[in-house]
Amino acid sequence: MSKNKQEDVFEAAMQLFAERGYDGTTIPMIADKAKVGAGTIYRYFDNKEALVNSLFTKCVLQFSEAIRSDLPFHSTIREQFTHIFNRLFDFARNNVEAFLFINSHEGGYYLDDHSKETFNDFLSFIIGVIEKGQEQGFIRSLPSCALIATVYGPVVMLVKMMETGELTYTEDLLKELEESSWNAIRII
Amino acid sequence: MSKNKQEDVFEAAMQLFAERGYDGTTIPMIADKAKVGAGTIYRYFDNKEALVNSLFTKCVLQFSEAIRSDLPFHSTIREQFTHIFNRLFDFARNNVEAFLFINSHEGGYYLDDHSKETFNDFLSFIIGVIEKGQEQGFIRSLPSCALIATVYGPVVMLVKMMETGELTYTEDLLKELEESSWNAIRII
Amino acid sequence: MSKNKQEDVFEAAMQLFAERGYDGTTIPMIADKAKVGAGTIYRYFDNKEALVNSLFTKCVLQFSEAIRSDLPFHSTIREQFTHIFNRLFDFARNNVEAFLFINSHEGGYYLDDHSKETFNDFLSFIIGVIEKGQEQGFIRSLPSCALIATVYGPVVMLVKMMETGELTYTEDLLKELEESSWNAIRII
Amino acid sequence: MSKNKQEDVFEAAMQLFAERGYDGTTIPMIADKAKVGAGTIYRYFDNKEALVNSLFTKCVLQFSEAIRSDLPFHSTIREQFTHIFNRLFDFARNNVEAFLFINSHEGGYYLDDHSKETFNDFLSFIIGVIEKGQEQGFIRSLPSCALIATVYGPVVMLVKMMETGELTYTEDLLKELEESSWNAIRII
DNA sequence: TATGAATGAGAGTTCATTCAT
DNA sequence: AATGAATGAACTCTCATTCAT
Repeated sequence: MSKNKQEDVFEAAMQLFAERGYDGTTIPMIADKAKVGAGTIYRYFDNKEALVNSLFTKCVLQFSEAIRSDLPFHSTIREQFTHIFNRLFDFARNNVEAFLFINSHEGGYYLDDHSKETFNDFLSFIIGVIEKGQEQGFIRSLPSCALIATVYGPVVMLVKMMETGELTYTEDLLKELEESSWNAIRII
Repeated sequence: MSKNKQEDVFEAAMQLFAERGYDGTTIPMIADKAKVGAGTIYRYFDNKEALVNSLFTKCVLQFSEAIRSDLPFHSTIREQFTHIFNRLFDFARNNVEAFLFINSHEGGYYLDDHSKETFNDFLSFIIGVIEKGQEQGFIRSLPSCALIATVYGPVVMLVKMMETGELTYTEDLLKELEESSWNAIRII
Repeated sequence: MSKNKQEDVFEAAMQLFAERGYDGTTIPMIADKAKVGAGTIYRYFDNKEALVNSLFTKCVLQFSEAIRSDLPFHSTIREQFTHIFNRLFDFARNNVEAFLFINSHEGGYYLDDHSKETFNDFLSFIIGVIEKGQEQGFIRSLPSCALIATVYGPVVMLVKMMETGELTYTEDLLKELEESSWNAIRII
Repeated sequence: MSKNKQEDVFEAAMQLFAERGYDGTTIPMIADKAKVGAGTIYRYFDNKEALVNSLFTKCVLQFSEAIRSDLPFHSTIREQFTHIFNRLFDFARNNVEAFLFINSHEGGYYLDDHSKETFNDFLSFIIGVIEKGQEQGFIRSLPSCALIATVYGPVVMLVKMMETGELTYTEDLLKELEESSWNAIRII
């Protein structure tokens, strides 16, 4: 019984959207899970689409914040990569549903411009780091979105696998994966 | 006016499912796109769920066939990797919708046992190749599903990017990506 | 594999209508049972409604014929009653489906004027016999339709019971029932 | 604008089912007649089948209650018969739709076990009375279901006739019919 | 003549949304 | 502010009917 019903709705919606997708999730499902009346959801959100968008933006912002904070701007690219990679996993593991929700809903036809922009803002930051690395001659001269795909693509799949139990997280595994990812994008 | 209406339905359903997801796609949408009556779909499929499953299985089988055929069993692991990686991209580029459909629907709550099994059969083949590479000492000793994620995760994202126009395919790009992927999993 | 498809359709329709009612029976059900194509039914009948009406009329005519033939006009009323009562049961037992079909569809909103008329013609005959009996002072002076209900109502229920196995037919039972029915309408 | 929408739905459904049968009655028809939205029906009943069953059980229980209450257990069988016969007609005339609904839907393929049981419970009571009469030597030694058919069969038809206007109810008519029915089952 | 694939209107049902309480 | 009963548009699916073969 949380004090904040909006937060309960966000939490319930996020879990259901992550598991069943936007269209596979109904307002009654969300209301039940959040333990609020279906009508209550409409006090906080204009409609279902406003809810996903609001939730998406919120999640992306949290995600972005988690990745960007404390980035050691003056360290080497390699150290920055390690930082970001670890943050990525930290966030994904501590916020599995948010992470999966973001990735399964990014590109959805129901996302509005603000949602897309928020997501792109986040990407821009990552791209900035990558391009600095390329300028310094450490990172392969691939299009930056290709580099993002190279690093981020595996993370999405790996987190899903950890969620289903196919893969078990250990610190050693993380270290291996980080090295593997770095090898993928660095100039050898 | 194609001769095979079932094929028309498959094609329309695949495109719509890939774009809007299972629950976001309605039977009338599929019927319209396939230029058949809504009732006609039910001559070929028991219900919407049977349709996704049938389509999913068909796509996975085509995909599997495309990846597995002509694998040079007696070549080096490196050559086998190149072969599979190229086949992956060939298939994904020539069958964008099928590829995206498979990846966005794998794991869906509406998939039946047969669909899951068909998908797992395909994964088993890939895992076999990977493990052979590990035994020979060429590939990192990560869990095989982690290695799949490392190689396959980027491909999914890259193909999406090519589809949206964020990224343009060239043969050079493919070569770079293949090298990058290989670096990610090989022992350096 | 009968020679006459129309007859097959009639037979199948009668059984299904008797069991599931007009609206609970579909054309495909009838076609399947009659072992003909669904389209074939439309060679013989304009539409489903024409089929019930045609079937209803046919059944009522057969029924009527069975009851009316060989009526001993010059015997006593009592003997005429016995004759009719036995014929009623003979028909109902030899044509269970037809008998139940008639009784469950009489009054149906889909029956046209011709069907209703055919049924009323039959009733008129029975009423004629009854009124002669009343004139002769053997039968209670109730409205004739009430007398029909008194005799016919039980027969409908009894035949249903025999069909479900709740009641077993014997000649003795028939004799008892006949006497019972006669007692109900005669002047005591 | 009745207060109880469930009751409105029951009433509308009963009338329509009685007139057009289960399969001939659509949910929109019921909703229109009950002056509720089609969706509202599903707040009260899981589906159409649950609605008929619920309605059937309710009607049978009311019917049963009406017939059984105040039965003069210690009167003669003859008096008990009069009581029941009058109650039967009272109920049928005051609840024409309920009475016709029960009789036209008893035996329907859509009735569930609970509905059947409720109906059989009612029959058991009637059978009990009959058998007591037989033991006392007043009632013919016919199978009890045959006796029920003998008395009940006419009532069903008579009520239908009164509904269509073919027959007009009077107290005298009722007395005549009661005597007629008693003659049918008593030992003469 | 006979068929059954094809159709779309309309069935049963769900669900986003509203609104009286 | 919070609810959930009520709604009807839109969904999935069925079926009477047509028509090319």
